[in-house]
Order: sequence, then structure tokens, then C-alpha cells
Amino acid sequence: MSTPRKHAIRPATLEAIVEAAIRLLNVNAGATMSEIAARAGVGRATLHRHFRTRNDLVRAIGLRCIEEMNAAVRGGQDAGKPAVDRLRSMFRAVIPMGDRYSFLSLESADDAGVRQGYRAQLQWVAALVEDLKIQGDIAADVPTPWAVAQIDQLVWTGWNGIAEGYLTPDEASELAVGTLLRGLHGEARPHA
Amino acid sequence: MSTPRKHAIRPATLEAIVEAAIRLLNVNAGATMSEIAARAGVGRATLHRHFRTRNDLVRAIGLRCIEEMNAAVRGGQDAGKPAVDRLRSMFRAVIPMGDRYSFLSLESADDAGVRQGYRAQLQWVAALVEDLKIQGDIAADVPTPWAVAQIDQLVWTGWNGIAEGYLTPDEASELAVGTLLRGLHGEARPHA
DNA sequence: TATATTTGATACACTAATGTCTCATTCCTG
DNA sequence: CAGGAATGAGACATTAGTGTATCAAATATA
Repeated sequence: MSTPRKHAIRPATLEAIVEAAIRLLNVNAGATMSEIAARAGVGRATLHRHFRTRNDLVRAIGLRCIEEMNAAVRGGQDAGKPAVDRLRSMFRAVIPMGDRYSFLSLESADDAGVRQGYRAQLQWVAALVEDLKIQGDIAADVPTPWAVAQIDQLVWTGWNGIAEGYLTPDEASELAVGTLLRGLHGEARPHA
Repeated sequence: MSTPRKHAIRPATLEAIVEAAIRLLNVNAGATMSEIAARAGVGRATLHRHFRTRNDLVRAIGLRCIEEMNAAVRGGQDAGKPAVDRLRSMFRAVIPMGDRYSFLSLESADDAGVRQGYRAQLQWVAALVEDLKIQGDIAADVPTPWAVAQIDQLVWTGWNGIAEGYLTPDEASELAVGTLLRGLHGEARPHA
């Protein structure tokens, strides 16, 4: 649908377009086809050749990011490990890529496919939260949507800390886990 | 600057425009002058009469929201009370109005005045965080920007919980305080 | 009620962005 | 190295939004 019939695409061209689009759309959700083309070092006509409309492009990028995020999250997961470890490795995988995903919750949310993919992600997190509750890492009376939202936000906060230079990726992940489960008060360490 | 000379404005008209703009811009940062006018029940020409350009309007709305937020935050504050109480009353004041402020961190951030006002807010929160550290409510080794970001996010998460119907304003504030200081693990309650 | 002034509606010029098309050039592939 | 295909550059029509101007109607104020 988004890929016209006649023209094939050169891998390098596609890669350049996708990367440029991800970078730009995350910074400026209203980025222009001209801007994206320029950033990709590609003619504007080439964009339209492979993504007929701007919406097609945004949708394709959104789906790609979801997929990427999916792979990152599920990649380092060992179902046998305790829920806390799974939480930690999820943070480790996703936080450093925060600048590629932040736009998922913004503009592209008006596309059905992307929205569905994003919801699937949130449900995956919700399942993790349930496991954390079973293990006693999260109190049973905490609303699951609250915990999910909190985790979602911590990813962004973590990436932001890295981007601003006051955290390393490892520190960010540790801080995220600690903040989620134990808060910012220092002394209570149920898992120490 | 943003208020042309010749025409005065009727209070009701101004109020309608401001409210419509706040509502729309928070939902869709790219809302159109026509959309805002329609929502305000006002002619598009009237918008341009009092806010020469769209940027003027967005800036005015941004500044107004900052001011509103300022008033809400500082209103219920008693400098004599402990830092935790000040944190709580801040949440109580700001969370229910989350849907009016969310756009401050988005589009209007490209205006110098709004950006400055927003930074001032964050610095106010930073000062509160320092107090919380002194009182031992937040561990001294937690980076202040991390705590500030966390508080900022909790406002949004709290409002979201209210909007989605699984929290009352009071529950949201309590949950925010608890999550910030003690995390989601149930048993460790340093302040209980 | 009479007057002044804001407002609404409409028309207009202008701009920026989208999407289509063509053609010369460049790049792969055989 | 030749043929075929993708690309870059540019022209073009179209659309949507902005900002200006005008004038009749509604509204406030005296």
C-alpha cells in the first residue's frame, strides 16, 4: 500500500530515509518532507516515490520503531529469571534508545496500526507488572495502569538523564528500577 | 506587542478565546486559527484582531498557563510546613489541572519567554527537592534533576489516572507522593 | 434612544507544503 | 562496458493556513 509498484528501492536509500525520518520526527513531529529528504541526503521526489504520502512515511516509521522496540525489549528477556531482573534488563535495553521512541506517544498515535502496536507494548509491560506484584516487588493495591505509566515515564526520564549527561546508561537503569520499586527515599531497601 | 492599538477587547470574548486555545492546544499542538475561533464561538478575524499572529496567541496562552500554574503551586504553600507537606499540596494543586499545562513542555517551548517561565517552575521544584533531601525524605545521592523530572512526570501520570477514571484527585496526589518517596513496593514505609 | 465601537462574515493576496510528472544523470548488474 | 533502473533536480497544480482589509450588524455606553 505504501510501496508503489514500479520502483524498487536501494537499501542505502531506504536506510538513509528511515534514519533521517526517525531522528527528525522525534525532535519535531511536524517535520517536512523537504526537511526529511534534505537530512537523508536524498531528493524529495525519492521520498514520494517510496512513500506516496507523508502519512505513509510516518506510519512506516512508527511501525518500524515499534518493531525495533519490541525486538529490544524481548531480546534480552529470559522468562526463567525473576521479574525484577526482567524489569532491569528491559530498562537497560530501552532507555538508551529513548530518543528513537519518544514520538510513538505523540504524532503517529493517530494511526491505527501504530496505536495498536503501542498498546501491545503497554500490555506486555502490564503483564510484567502483574508478575512483579506476584513476587511482592510491587504492592498488590497499586493500580496496574499507574505502574505501567510510571515505567513508561521512567524510560523517558532515564534517557533524558543520559542525554543531559548526568547519568550513564547503567546508572539510569539502576535508578529507574530503584525509583520504581523503592522510591527516592534512601533507607528502605526491601531487596538489599 | 501582541495587542494591537485600535481595538479594545470584550472580556467575554477574550475569555472564550483563551479557554478555547488552551483546550485545543493541549490536545493538538498544531491547532488552527480557524479551529480555535470555531471552538471559541468567535470569528477568525477577531482572533487576528487581538493576537496579530498565531505565534502571538500561542505565546500569550503559554504565559498565561505558566502564571496560572505559578499561582496554583504557590497558593497553597505554607513555608512553615515540612517539605513533604509542601510536596503533597503542590501535587494536590497541580495534578487536577494537568490537562491545561501539558502543552507547556511541547510546542510553546520554542518561545523564549515561555521557556524561561517553565524553567523557573522547574527551579522552584528543584528547591523543594533540596528541602526534601535536607529532611531526609529523599536520599542525598539522588541527582536533583532526576527527582525534578520524576515529580514533573508524576503530575502528568496523576492527571492521566484521573482522566482515565481509575483515580480520584486525592488518590492521585497520595499515590504520587508515595511513589516518589517510597516507590511501588508496599512494605517499606519510612514515614508511617 | 443615539452614538461609538467591537464583532462577524467575507473576500483577498500570500506562503508553505504536498503530491505528480518529466528528464537528464548516476548507479547497479549482467 | 553496455543496458536498465533508480535517483536528483526541477516545474507544476493544488491545497490549507495565515494575515489583511472592508462593511454591515450586534452590542455596549452615554
